[in-house]
Amino acid sequence: MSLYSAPPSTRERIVLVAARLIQRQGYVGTGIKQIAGEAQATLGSVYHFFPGGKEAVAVAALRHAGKEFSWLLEDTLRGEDDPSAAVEACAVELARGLRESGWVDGCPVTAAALETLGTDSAIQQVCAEALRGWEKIVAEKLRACGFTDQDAREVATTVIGALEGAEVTAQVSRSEEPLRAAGRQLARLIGTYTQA
Amino acid sequence: MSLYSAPPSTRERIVLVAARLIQRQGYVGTGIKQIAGEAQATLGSVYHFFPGGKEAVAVAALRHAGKEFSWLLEDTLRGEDDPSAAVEACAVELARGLRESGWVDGCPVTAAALETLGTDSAIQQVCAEALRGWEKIVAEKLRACGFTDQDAREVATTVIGALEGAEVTAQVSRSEEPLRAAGRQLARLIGTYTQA
DNA sequence: AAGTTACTAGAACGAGCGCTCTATTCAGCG
DNA sequence: CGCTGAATAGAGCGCTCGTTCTAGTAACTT
Repeated sequence: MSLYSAPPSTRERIVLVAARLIQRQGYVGTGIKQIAGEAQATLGSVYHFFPGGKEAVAVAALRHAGKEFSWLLEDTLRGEDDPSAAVEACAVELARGLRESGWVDGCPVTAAALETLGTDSAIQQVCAEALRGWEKIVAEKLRACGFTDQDAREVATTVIGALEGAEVTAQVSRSEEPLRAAGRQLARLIGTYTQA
Repeated sequence: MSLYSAPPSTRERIVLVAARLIQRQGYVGTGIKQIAGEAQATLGSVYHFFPGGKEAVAVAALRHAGKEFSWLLEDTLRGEDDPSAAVEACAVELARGLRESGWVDGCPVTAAALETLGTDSAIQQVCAEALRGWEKIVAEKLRACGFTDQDAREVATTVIGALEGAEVTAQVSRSEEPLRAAGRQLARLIGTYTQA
């Protein structure tokens, strides 16, 4: 996280690798041994740093991924004054990242969240927290642009949901178009508030 | 499928159970033995009807689930003349189903699609087909309401994506609100086309 | 009635899972 | 130097996975 980044510690490597693998393969589809292998750590090290086992690793990984996405969101929203343009920029940014990863690196928490829905595991909670945080960031931006509290909240919920869904659609169809379309339409929707 | 429904055959039971389990637990998280058990079939029967193994079962199940959702979509859209009201009714309908299932029965293909993204398995293809089919249904409705071809397509893509994402958000937060909000905002968005 | 096909039934296999356990290495410190 | 605790290393446990295989049963054909 520091600009003058030291070589990541074993613990950090485990978290980073776990985040990427869960993002791509889901929670169930990712094995502890695979995480250890790709992080150049051994099984012993993983259980040393995360006595809680696989679930504890996943919680740390998802928390990290959630924060990372928050930063991306904040940076992109800060880059544009007009809220319509800002939200559309987010969609474009997501589309870029998706294409560059070969349509593999989508939303970091969706896959894990869906797999653990029935259970009331800690993973569920972390995913819910991440989603709430992202909504809050968008709502904050809208409020700063003159939206009422209620409008900001409802539109922010819609924006996060739409981006989430458009990203999945984009991944499945291997095309930027769903995200581009969502960006344009969300911009149009937000425009109906600012120009009214 | 018939109104005078005969007791479902073994093959039908396998497909129905597999569809529900994959919807709730994902592809990786659902075992062939679990499917056989809950469908009151034996392993031998499963492999008799689906020599292709687990993937073949999943393909059949996802195809069925995709069609079932298509019917729900068509019925709900047919129930309202105004396109805004029609799309909002879809969101309400999804919210109802979600709540009634204890926030467990979400989109039938999202989970499986996300898990198999890297691989170019047949499952991917079925999910992509389902999504395209749903978009087509929404686009058809919009075109029937006077939308141009291009507008209809772009808005339909956005609608399906937004509903998809809102459903995931609703599941994670165990609340109808994300879907309700998405429904209201999508209606507002569509209104900007019909009243222009 | 005999033969053939469609279906049911479940034991068994190798592989991989999450996790535990013991052994070893290594840095810091009195 | 010897002690100590953190970190590394990986063999092995019990279990479940998807799949295969061999039998047994039911139903239709001729």
